[in-house]
Amino acid sequence: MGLTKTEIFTDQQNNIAQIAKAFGHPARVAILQHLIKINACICGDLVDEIGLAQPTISQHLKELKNIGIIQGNIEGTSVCYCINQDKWTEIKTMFMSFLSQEPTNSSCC
Amino acid sequence: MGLTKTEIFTDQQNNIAQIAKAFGHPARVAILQHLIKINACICGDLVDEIGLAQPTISQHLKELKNIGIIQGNIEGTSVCYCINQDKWTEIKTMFMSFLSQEPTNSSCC
DNA sequence: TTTATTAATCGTAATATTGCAATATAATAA
DNA sequence: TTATTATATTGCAATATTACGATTAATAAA
Repeated sequence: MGLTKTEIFTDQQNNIAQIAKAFGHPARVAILQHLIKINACICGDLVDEIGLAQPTISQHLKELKNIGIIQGNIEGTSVCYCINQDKWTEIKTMFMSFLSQEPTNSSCC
Repeated sequence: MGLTKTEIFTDQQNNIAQIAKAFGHPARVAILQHLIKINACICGDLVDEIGLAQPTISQHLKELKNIGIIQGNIEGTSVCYCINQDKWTEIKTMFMSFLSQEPTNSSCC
C-alpha cells in the first residue's frame, strides 16, 4: 500500500503530521536553521553549506515550499530563499498547542 | 537510494528530524493525543478508536516506542500504553527551542 | 550570438513506509 | 489441557522517499 489513510483522521491531526513530515529529514531541518540564521539565502549557498547534490537540495526546497514554510524570489540566475514568517508563527502555535498538553501520571505505567 | 545521509548532519538536526518523522503520520498523532486524553490506554482501545487494523496500530505503537515517547506495560493478556513524561518534556523543549528562533525580515522576500 | 551560471525538472536506482491478512506468541479462563 | 483473548510478528503488495546524473530553462556576461 504505502498510502496514508488521511480521510479517517481530523484536519488537525493531518496538519500536524504533514508539517512534522516536512521537518522529518535532517537536510530540511538544516535548511530551515540556515535560513533563520542567515536570514535569506541563495540556493547555491545551501548546496555548499549542506553536503548534498544540487538536485537533492532543490527537491528538499520544493517540499518546504509546498507546505508554505519557505518562499523563493528569483534574482537574476539565482533564487533567494527565506522563511515565511506568518507560516512559521502558525506552525509554532500549532506545535506548541500540541506539545503543551501535559500528560499526567497514568495508572499503569 | 532512499537512504538518508545522517552522517553529514549535526546530532541536533538528526534528533529533531527523527522525532518529527515519528510525528509525521496522522495515526501516530492520533495515538499520542488519545494517550494524553485518556491518560493511559489499552492497545485494543486504540484499534477501536482509530480506524486501522490491529497489526497497523501495533506497528505505529512500535515506532513511537522506538523513540521512547511511549511505553507499554503488560496487564494480563493486554498491554497498557502511556506517554513517557520525561521524554515528552525533552521533546517539547527540543521543538520549542527550534521553533522559538524568530526569523527576521529578509532582504529578498 | 555564444558562453557561462544557476536552479528546476526528468529519469532512475535503492530503500523506506503504509497497511493488512495470516500467523505466532503469551497470558488467562474453562 | 484446551480454548479464548490480546498483541506482536511475518510476509507481501502498493506507494513514497531519498539521492543523484543528465538535461533543460532562464538569465547574465562576453
